Amino acid sequence: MAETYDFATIERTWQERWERDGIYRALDTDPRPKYYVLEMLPYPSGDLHVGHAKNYTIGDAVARSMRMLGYNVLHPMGWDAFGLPAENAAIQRGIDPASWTRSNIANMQRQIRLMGTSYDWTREIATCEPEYYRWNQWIFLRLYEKGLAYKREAPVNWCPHDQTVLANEQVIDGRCWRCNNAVERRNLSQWFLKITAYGDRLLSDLDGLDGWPERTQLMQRNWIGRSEGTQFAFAVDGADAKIDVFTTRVDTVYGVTFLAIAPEHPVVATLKGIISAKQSAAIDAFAESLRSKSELERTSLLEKDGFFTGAYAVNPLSHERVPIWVTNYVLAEYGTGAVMGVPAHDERDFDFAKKHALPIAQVIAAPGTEVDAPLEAAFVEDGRLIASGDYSGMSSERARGAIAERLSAMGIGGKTVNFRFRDWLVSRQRYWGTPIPIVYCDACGEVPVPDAQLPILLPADVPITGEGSPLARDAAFINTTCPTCGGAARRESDTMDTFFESSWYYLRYLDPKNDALPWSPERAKRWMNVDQYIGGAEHAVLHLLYSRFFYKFFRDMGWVEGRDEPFERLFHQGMVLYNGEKMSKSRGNVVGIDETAQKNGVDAMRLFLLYVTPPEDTSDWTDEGISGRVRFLNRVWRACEPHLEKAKRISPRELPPTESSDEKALVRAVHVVAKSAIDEVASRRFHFNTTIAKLDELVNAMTGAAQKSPDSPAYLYAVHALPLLLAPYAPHIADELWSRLGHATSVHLERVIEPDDAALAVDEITLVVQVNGKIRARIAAQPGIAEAAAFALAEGDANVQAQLAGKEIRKRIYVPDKLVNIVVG
RNA sequence: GGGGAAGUGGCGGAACGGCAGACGCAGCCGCCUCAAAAGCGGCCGAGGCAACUCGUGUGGGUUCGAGUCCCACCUUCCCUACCA
Repeated sequence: MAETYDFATIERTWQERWERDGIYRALDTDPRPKYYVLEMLPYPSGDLHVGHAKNYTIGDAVARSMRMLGYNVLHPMGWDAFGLPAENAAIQRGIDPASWTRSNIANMQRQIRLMGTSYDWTREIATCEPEYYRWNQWIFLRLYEKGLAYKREAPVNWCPHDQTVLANEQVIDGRCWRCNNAVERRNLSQWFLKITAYGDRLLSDLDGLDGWPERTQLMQRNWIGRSEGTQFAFAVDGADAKIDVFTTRVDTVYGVTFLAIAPEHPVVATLKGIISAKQSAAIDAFAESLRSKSELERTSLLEKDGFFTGAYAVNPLSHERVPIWVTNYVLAEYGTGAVMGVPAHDERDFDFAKKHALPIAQVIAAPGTEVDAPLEAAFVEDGRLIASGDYSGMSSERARGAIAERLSAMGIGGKTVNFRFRDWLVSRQRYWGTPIPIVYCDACGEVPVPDAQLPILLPADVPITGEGSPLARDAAFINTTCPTCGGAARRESDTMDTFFESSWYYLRYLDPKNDALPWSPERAKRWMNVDQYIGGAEHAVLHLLYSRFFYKFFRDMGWVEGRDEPFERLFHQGMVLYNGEKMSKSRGNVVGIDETAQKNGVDAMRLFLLYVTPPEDTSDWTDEGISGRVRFLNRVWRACEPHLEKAKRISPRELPPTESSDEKALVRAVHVVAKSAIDEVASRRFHFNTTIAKLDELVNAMTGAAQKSPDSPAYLYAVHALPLLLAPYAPHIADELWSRLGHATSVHLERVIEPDDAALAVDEITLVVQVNGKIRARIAAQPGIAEAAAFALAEGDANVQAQLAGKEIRKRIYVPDKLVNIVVG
């Protein structure tokens, strides 16, 4: 009787052996072609569930498959260890963020090992360790030197709950991405990274990212939001001031009937000098009514509103005087914060003009129409210019060029490009992050910390209350001496956005112990780019955009070579539900790794996660579903275990002799799996669900054969081949069987079974016979049957003859080894 | 308002433009058993006694042939939302 499959012991044993033997180490000197597969760096939140397991299982199946295909696979793991939850634990439970984080890392590392993943742990990193964040500071200083890191006052997103500023990318529907509270606008002096300087490259290089999901490329495109237009100045009547506007429709410039500016626009201060005190006060009140509102409330005010300043601007081309309005629909941070109001040709301006009874001047006519009646709605299409001075009669397209040239000649503007995205706000008023390496000196001003003084260590034992910036209150940290003059100085108390760390960690894995540089260029040349990146679609903009920006900067600095995109191919895994519901602690429906490993075994868990849906789809964890995979592994065990001794004599590398069609089918089933496994990684489709379905078919065939001819070479061949086929998906049982088959080294160091055409060939095909596209017969035939013979066979069939009777054959379609279609009239 | 993706049995899903529903889950029947569990074998889209007919959200189109390609619509999900 077959010994039962003791997954608990087997899984533990093999995990220990893999660790001991270091079989997943990626050596820098290995001559084989490299393959860098990476899963997004996890945040060490504490406990893993099967949703996390899906991500790592996909990556691990890819890593193991590529290893068995002969690649030198780099598959590292580490921890995105700075961030708010650690501080929240400190606030709520008085735990030191560092110890909280490190104990979470220890637990998650144990759980990730428990999943049987093939990581090279010698390259592990944690971003909260000084050996890592020192290089954050170093990279920040290089950005600073290039003018790509700068501090300025700007209206920024402020989360009142987390007591910190947020990047635009971290504001989701007007709410904080972390705590979901409504975000406010505040004018604060903050550190920014000049990501907009890379706008054009970030946009155009998306074209080359063929291995990225279309959707993600599109989201980045939309987020970057490049638009070409014209920027030019309106003079303020009666004051020495001008107001720059940006427009994509400079062809409508003769239709300007007002100027709309954001309440925060700096020109407001100047205007106050030429308008009455009463109006000034009213503008302030209006601006204040907006400022006190959260971003969420403000953007949900669909009604356009505004306030006439009492001042006028002069249209540089028509010389008309137009009123200047402060409005709620012009964004201070986009373009110039001022818009030329053309109600006839812009929907928003039209709404605004209607509400405030401003004139509507039509200057574009639809081709072939005359203008008579007043517009019912804004006409936003291109057309022919009317009432536009010298430009009347021109097409919109031509006029845009001509007018831009004119403005340029006048020295007041010209063509320009605007991006929708803004510079990346990277400073945070929080404790648990990388200190920004800047010192403020009364004599020397803003002074970058010299490299030799890095790292600026994050002090321990800082009280964390949730009120204000903890570092700002820590005198021992703040007070320092100026690196330039040696006088008393203060340190920057802000820390970096944690996305800073995660924008370059994939390079640190290449050279994790380097204490002279964040990584050596030779290592980068050896391993970059990341061949396959795997992670959630929620990072489609944030992390992936920042990483692309950093990598382009690194490329410009000469620290990396080749293509200036870090991630060659990208795969987003789908999430995991439990019985159709999202897993969450509050619902109490989280399926944990530890309990699953104990109850079902991790091989079963891995198989289920890969099998239940294609990996990019949402999958539903069910107790019945996982039982199915447990059953499968038991079937594998029963099919192999009693026959291992005999199977030792049969090489899995040589096709066995076959005596019956069943035996031939069994050998074929082996090669069907082998082919599917290779196809799924070669195509980067990673639909291992189809490969595992074919494994099921193989094991079903073996179960049948075990009853009839368990001693046949074909059967024993299947027994010996099965561990090689299972290895990427169920690595423990695979190695156990492999070792019991008499092998001294791990199955994971073996090559795949190359699919063999002879083994894949079938003895007989089913020829499908269609008449006018409808199936009328299925006839068994020889593979490779000649066209004429196929039709002879088809037309000899009684059923087919009945369909053909009395009709003329018009056309014969032949699909070799598959189908004939006889078209009759 | 704008953009994108997807609709296949009771369920998850298979299917280079060529036999729709592989494989699994659930269910049903049988064998084994004193019995149950496990295991093993079989059935499992709809209608029809049958030959056969119908069937991949709806309606068109391309094609010898469409779940697959094109157009329109419906539904669902996702992203984005005054970006001048």
